[in-house]
Amino acid sequence: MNEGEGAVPHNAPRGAGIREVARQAGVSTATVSRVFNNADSVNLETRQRVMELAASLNYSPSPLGRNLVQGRSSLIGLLVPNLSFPLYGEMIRAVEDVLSAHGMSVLLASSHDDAVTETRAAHNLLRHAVDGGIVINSQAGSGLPTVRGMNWVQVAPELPTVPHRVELDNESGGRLAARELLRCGRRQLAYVGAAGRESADRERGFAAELAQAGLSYRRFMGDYSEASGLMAAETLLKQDGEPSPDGIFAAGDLMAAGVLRTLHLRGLRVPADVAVVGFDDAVIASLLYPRLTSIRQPADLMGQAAAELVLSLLAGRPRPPQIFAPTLVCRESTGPPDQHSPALLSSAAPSPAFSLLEEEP
Amino acid sequence: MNEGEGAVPHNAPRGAGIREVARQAGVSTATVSRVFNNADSVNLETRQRVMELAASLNYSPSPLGRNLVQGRSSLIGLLVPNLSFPLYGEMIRAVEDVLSAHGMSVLLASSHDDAVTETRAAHNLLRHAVDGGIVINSQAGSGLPTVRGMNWVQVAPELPTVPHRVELDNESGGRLAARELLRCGRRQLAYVGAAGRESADRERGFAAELAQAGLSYRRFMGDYSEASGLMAAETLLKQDGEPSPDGIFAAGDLMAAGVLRTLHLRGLRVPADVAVVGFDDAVIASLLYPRLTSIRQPADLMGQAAAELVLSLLAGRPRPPQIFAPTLVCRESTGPPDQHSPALLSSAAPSPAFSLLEEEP
DNA sequence: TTGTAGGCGTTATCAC
DNA sequence: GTGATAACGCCTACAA
Repeated sequence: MNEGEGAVPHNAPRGAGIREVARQAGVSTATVSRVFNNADSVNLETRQRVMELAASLNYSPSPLGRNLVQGRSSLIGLLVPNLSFPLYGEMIRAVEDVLSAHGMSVLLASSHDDAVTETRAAHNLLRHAVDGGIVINSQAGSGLPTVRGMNWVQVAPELPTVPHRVELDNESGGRLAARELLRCGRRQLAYVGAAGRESADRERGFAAELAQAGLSYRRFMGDYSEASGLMAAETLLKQDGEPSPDGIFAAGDLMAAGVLRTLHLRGLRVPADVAVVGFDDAVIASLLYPRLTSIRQPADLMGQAAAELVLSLLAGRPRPPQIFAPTLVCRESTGPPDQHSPALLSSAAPSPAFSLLEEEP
Repeated sequence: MNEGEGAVPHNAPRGAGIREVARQAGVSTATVSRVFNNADSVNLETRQRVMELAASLNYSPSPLGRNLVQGRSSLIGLLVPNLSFPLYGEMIRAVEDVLSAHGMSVLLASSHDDAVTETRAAHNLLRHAVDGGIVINSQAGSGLPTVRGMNWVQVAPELPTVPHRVELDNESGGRLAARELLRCGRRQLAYVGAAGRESADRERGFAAELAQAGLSYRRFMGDYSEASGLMAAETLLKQDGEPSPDGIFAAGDLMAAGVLRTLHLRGLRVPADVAVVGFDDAVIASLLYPRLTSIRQPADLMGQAAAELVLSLLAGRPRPPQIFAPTLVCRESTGPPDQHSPALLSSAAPSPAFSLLEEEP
């Protein structure tokens, strides 16, 4: 954090400024400025002369001076917990698309999933006089630093004190998962979740839908990692006295990947013996074997909405929080059970058979 | 691209400035400035008074004014082809880490794999007076726009006119892949590549190593997508008269995923019948089934190096291009062949058996 | 339509 | 150690 380091040589030759252009064009700096801003209010001839001269001098207005006098930077801060998490990548992409299409640029920062770092990063964004900010899954929630009416938009579940928000209806995602498993005729269900509000919401929907069908379910709490998914399936299959699950809903695709792997290793077929539903529909979902049925979180649309919301706020037009509905993306990991070999295998007797789920195209 | 939109209300009340602090503290603005910069050269007592006042007025120096007078912005532009490509995510993360640790911020832009968009994005970065820029796999190569000695660092294979560069030794990656397959006793090899310089380099290394062992190989050209990997394996297995391959090197993990899937569907076991090596070692590699052996591209180190290089340039200390060596990450998709059932199955007779590669922990 | 002049918030160069 | 003061590059009333 040794800012600057005295490293930057600020003796770099500055290019031609507005004054030089004005002088050579025989006009005032004001006129040059107008040419680049209110192009209308200036004589066509003068304007062309200025433009040509500017081009030949390779001049364009410095954003630094402009920022200073206007008090804004055309910069939007984007604060992300983890830059290498694929779902965030999709959001970042959508945010950048929308903002750059509106002449704004994205100042990127990462919180490394850490509240202290997040605060520091937020301050850093403010230092650069961002006109607004988007923060994904904030740790601080309403505690984000702010100045002179700074506009923060959050992509996160509801928090009482955060007015500007884009969120996913996690509960209805849980419902979709339950319905899909029920549709496939599964009755022995299990939920693989994790700590935190999102998983809780997903589970609530899942449970509600099952209750409506008069069913209960077993649960295992992991941490969104593949390893915890491995362990989850391991544990669920091992429980003596209980019937082995024939349908598993994992609150994240990575955990679902772990579940699938354990099932393979146990010799259970998917979906013949056990159906699996993931959550997020990240890129990996369709690469798993079998291709994973997942509840899609429309990260692109959410990023887009967040960007549009922040632009709205800048324009002084607040919008109500926007809630996105997840959708079911049906792939190979769900389907009808195999009637001839019900999922009652002992976990001690792995079968080498693995079902082929696709014929060649 | 309707810049600004007249949307931003620039009537926002500006916070207390350096003058107000100076006035209330009974000192000059110069002293206040010194307090925040050369903290040493100011009387301890005065300094404390200023600090307290600044705190109570919630004052901190405006980067805008500072930027203007110093002619730099503490911003580094980062231009990426595709923000949702996982490997780039790792690089972006590394770049942000290094730069933020040095008090610089990251201005992010995407080229959408398009040369025109890239140029526009690069200009946009220049508009914001970035002190330097990093561009990953540039389309334009040396054609990047530049002003007043702007420093661009490229993460890309060698291009004659790009002086500041971080790159991967793709050829040696190809060698590693070949060696691993040879080590596993494979003799019927195939290369699945794609258009472009990177694939060509990887293939060159692969071919060289095989030639040294007196072997030739077959090849298929895809496009880095999973679909093209599917088709590659399909094609390679179908070639009549030729022995079926027992070792496949795919120039990208996604293509390797496609290869694996086709092998599954054909009833071929991995690695018993066919060994597979991918490239990049992206996150998905270890999620595939079986877990994919891959040539690791150290995206984190490369991002870090690019960031450090741009900082060096800013400090007036150029560095020679840095070349990174890929490494072999050995997982389950390579190993000894199964002696009892050599890989000579007809592609028309898929077997339902799928080898279990892991015992439970 | 154009020019004049003041100021945005800061740092840097002098003196003292 | 501190204080005037002059930039930095630009925008924008206001006046012409």
